[in-house]
Amino acid sequence: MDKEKEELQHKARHTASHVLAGAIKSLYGEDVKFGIGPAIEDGFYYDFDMEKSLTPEDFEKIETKMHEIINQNLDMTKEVISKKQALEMFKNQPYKVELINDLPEGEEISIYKLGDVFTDLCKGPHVENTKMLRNFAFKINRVSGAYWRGSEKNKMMQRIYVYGFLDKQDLKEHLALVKEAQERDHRKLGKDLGIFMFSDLVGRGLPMWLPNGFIVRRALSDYIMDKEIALGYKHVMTPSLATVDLYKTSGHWDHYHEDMFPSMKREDDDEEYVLRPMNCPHHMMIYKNFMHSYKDLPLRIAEIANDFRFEGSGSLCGIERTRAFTQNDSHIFCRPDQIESEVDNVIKLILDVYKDFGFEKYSFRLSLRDKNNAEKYFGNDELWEKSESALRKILQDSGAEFYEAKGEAAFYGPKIDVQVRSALGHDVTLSTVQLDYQLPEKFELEYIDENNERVRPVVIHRAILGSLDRFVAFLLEETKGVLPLWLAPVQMEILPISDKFIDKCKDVEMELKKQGFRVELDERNEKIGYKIRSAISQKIPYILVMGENEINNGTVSVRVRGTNESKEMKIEEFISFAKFKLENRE
RNA sequence: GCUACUGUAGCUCAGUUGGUAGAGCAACGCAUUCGUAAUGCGUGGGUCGCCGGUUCAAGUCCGGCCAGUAGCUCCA
Repeated sequence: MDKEKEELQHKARHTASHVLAGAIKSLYGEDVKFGIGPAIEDGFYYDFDMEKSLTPEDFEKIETKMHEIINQNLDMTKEVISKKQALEMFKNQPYKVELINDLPEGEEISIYKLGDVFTDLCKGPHVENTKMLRNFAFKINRVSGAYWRGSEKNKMMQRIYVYGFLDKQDLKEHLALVKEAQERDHRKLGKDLGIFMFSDLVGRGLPMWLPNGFIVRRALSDYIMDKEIALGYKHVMTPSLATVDLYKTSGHWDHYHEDMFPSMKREDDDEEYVLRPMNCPHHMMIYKNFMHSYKDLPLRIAEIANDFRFEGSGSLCGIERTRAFTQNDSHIFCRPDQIESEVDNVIKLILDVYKDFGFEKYSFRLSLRDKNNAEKYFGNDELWEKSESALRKILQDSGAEFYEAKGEAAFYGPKIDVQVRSALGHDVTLSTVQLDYQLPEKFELEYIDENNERVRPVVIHRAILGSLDRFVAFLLEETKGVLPLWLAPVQMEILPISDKFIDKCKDVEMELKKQGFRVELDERNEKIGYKIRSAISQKIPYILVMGENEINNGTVSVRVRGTNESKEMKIEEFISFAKFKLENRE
């Protein structure tokens, strides 16, 4: 879309949000309190504070009213007024009054009048007349709660989200896109493919991995551990539990307490324990267990580790966001002069891994602290400045495109996060690299430098697959459940034409198993078309049909996933074909 | 955690104004022995999320809890 059209669309959406507010005002009366109503990526929203709870049944009525307003060809007229006038004009609108009072002194206060239907405090811009919205295509998407000014301390208002596009075709395409995204929701695919399940009795947010899911997880952890070993990482294994004192030492107890499961203590014991929310403190202790020379650094400690976080009940989402998850974690202990090359190596590893999986849509985010919220972080300004600019420089030098986000840093240091978008449109972190001068201080980590002096190392926290759980969620959505051969829970399934051939099929099954393939035999007494259909719905890479011909010829008829023709191959030929595909991670 | 909505068989869902549950698919059994996206017939399976209330009678109405969904807040 060209820039001009984009600007026009933005204006149209913004104006349409005023039309929505006007519709709500005329339908639900004068006592509605209005919040804000900006244009967003796929349309616009408006926040209302009103008695009645809006439900989808009200949408049609609201849309009809909006069309009525648009069809009146109303002018959008801008007026500049004084603060005093503004306060008088919006005296019955507490949210507007708050906004007016927060405007910096001297700033121009403008209002927009939508005919005499609705007048709003707004800095624009808008289309000049609702005539220009005649072809504007919109559809109310949903209504949900949203805190006034995004703070949970404030009242929750009702937010109406509307899809809005300049023409009908764009809206239609967008709706199709939304529908398609719902189809590849990992929760649906995970259920259909037998990857994971939840149980109320086990507890919310606690995923249980089914046999198919376990295969995927194991393949992924083998994959990443092999890469790490080749890059000089050392794997360790530490308990999912530790004393509260460990987290008091690390500072997590002060800064992260709210997100942890409550601690536990026995009557007959002095120690208080917690489930760990992260692995850093354990790895710090491993580092501390030995004396280190500058020559031994960097030391890269890695672990496939289970962590537990008490995520808000409303933020849980399948295996994208859970309360028990497995991190592909590592802590790199290095000298200050090694930071750049170590972080750079991590970024290279991330790019390498994403390439292996064919991920293309992701973005690097430089996550910085929010200086206005200093109590959320610890450590001094100087160190923060130093580490933030160090990460920025590394990103710039790497040539990767990135954006900066204030307030996204960890409490102990800035991060480089790799953000992806889930099928549902959630912006989530897949990989992360974090620079940390604080934990070495807290744990008094040391190494001996070339002058025989004790010096603090720097710690780089990093996760490549992030959490295996979230990674699988993203992988399922990206692949639509069509997992590559090396990850497919069932790589091939043998379908006998009739059960006369089952014994022969079992021999072939044994042979393929012996070769290390994950193969299954469909022994059900069904017609071949039925079994094919069933194997396709399970997204099995190779369907091997065996009947009289194949048995006589020592062959299998191979039907490759995604195609609808089959090819007869000698069994040995198929084995080397499949092995080749496996080696190439196809 | 907050606001709203939802909760019926393994899955997808139907169940009129309250009268004590139904379909398709799946599973299982029998028949069929079949050549690349659904063979036929039959069987089993549900304290309608849980607890309480109203009523002669509750899947249906009311209340509370639990869980799910969407968004907000928070975040790997």
